[in-house]
Amino acid sequence: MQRHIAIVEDEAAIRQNYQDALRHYNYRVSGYADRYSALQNFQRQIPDLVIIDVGLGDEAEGGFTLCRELRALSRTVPIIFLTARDSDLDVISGLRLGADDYLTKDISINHLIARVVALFRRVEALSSNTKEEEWRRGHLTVRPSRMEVIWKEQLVPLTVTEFWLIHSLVHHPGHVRSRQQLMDDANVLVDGQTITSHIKRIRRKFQQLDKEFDELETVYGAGYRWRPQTETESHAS
Amino acid sequence: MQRHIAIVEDEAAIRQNYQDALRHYNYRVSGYADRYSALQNFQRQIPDLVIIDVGLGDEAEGGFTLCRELRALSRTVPIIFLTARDSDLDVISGLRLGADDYLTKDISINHLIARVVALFRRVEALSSNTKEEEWRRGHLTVRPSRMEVIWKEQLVPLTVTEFWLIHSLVHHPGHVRSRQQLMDDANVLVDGQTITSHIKRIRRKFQQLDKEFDELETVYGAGYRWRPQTETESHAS
DNA sequence: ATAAATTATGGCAATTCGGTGGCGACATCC
DNA sequence: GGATGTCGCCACCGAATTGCCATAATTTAT
Repeated sequence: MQRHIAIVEDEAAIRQNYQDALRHYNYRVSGYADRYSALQNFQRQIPDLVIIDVGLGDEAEGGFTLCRELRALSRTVPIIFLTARDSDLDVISGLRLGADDYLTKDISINHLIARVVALFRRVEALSSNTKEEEWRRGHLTVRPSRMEVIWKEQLVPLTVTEFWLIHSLVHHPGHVRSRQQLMDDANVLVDGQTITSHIKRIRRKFQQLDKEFDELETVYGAGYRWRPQTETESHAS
Repeated sequence: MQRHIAIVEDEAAIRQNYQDALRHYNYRVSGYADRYSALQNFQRQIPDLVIIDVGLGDEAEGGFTLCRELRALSRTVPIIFLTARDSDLDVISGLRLGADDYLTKDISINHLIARVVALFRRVEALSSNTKEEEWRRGHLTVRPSRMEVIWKEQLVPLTVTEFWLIHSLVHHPGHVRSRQQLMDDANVLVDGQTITSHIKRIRRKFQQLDKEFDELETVYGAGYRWRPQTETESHAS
């Protein structure tokens, strides 16, 4: 199913840039230069995701207004805010407008794509969590719909954020996930150090169950990786 | 069994949008642009669910008329009303047209699907009157057709809303249900705190019968889960 | 080998989240 | 009309979680 993304951004160059990039990833994209035309179209149809530039239009913070108007139309549609300056982030998150993510414009296109993909994956994961699914990777079992992680027959007592991090790592076994990717997947907006803290706590919980635990590898300078377990286990080790 | 849903909505774009979405979830969908063609077809065959736009046609509230006409044909077919404005909701619910749900058009497609699925589940639970069906999960027995819940041989005196919440939880044993999902399943439109209140009351009622009751688990930051008895076996090493 | 960069660790404080009791609105039943 | 039951929500509190800091340890570069 093709998803529909709306971008509300008055600078034509930037808007076009984002549109092209997202279309390239097979999203259906509508661009709007001002909040009036955007809102008009939203009233007909709510997109699957709305990306809003905070510094919209002449008004100081037209993006906020649009956000409120949009929220009146749909309480659930995911919203991503774009801001020119990093310093705006505090202000924005303080407003509790119910946006799902906040990005500064200086990030790369690839970054934006990553966030969008991650956001849709979360939405998908939540909406389809009725189906019983189970991933096995060696001694590890992940049950998404139950939010359970099992290591060698034992339930690992993870918190929600920890669960999403494991989820992300195990979903790409053997691949390095950067701190940024992990934050995207877990939908947390924090600095890299905090990811380190989470990894530490996750490791501790696994090691409390199993002293030998070492599947969660650090890749110096890059991120973390769930070590692919050789499927052909030797009989005796 | 594939269910048949009819959508009566004069705006082609919206109608098409909903049709596509519902078909994607494997429902058979018929779309009608006006109440005359809809009614004509209903006389031949009653669908399993009818979704009606209130602001139908030229008449101020053509949807209501259609609803009455449809009710004359079938007193039981579930009906979902769509309204453009949130403020209409009060008016509608005051009319007591016997519709089963009222949604504003701004909700996301995923939300609509969730409501439809939940509605069919409720209908299914109650229409199995003749079957005298019941589910057993450990010490719990649910009799959907009687809206009864039995814990260790004793009837738990639940209210209707409480019953549907238990129904939702027990229907997905071991799975985490978010507050939003619980609201959809119980067909209530409230804020998350209220779900917490219901859970409290449900727990109190169970605990009045059984001090040890602890099958209704909180998943911090995510929702609630009915802990299946069989899975709490010894994983001890 | 030394310096620089990156990550690990322990701990703390702030924040978020859920539990609880209670209140008022509303409907129903007598 | 009064009694009763249900329901949504609020305010408060305690507890779980989380972000981040200072410092130690490790890895990489020079």
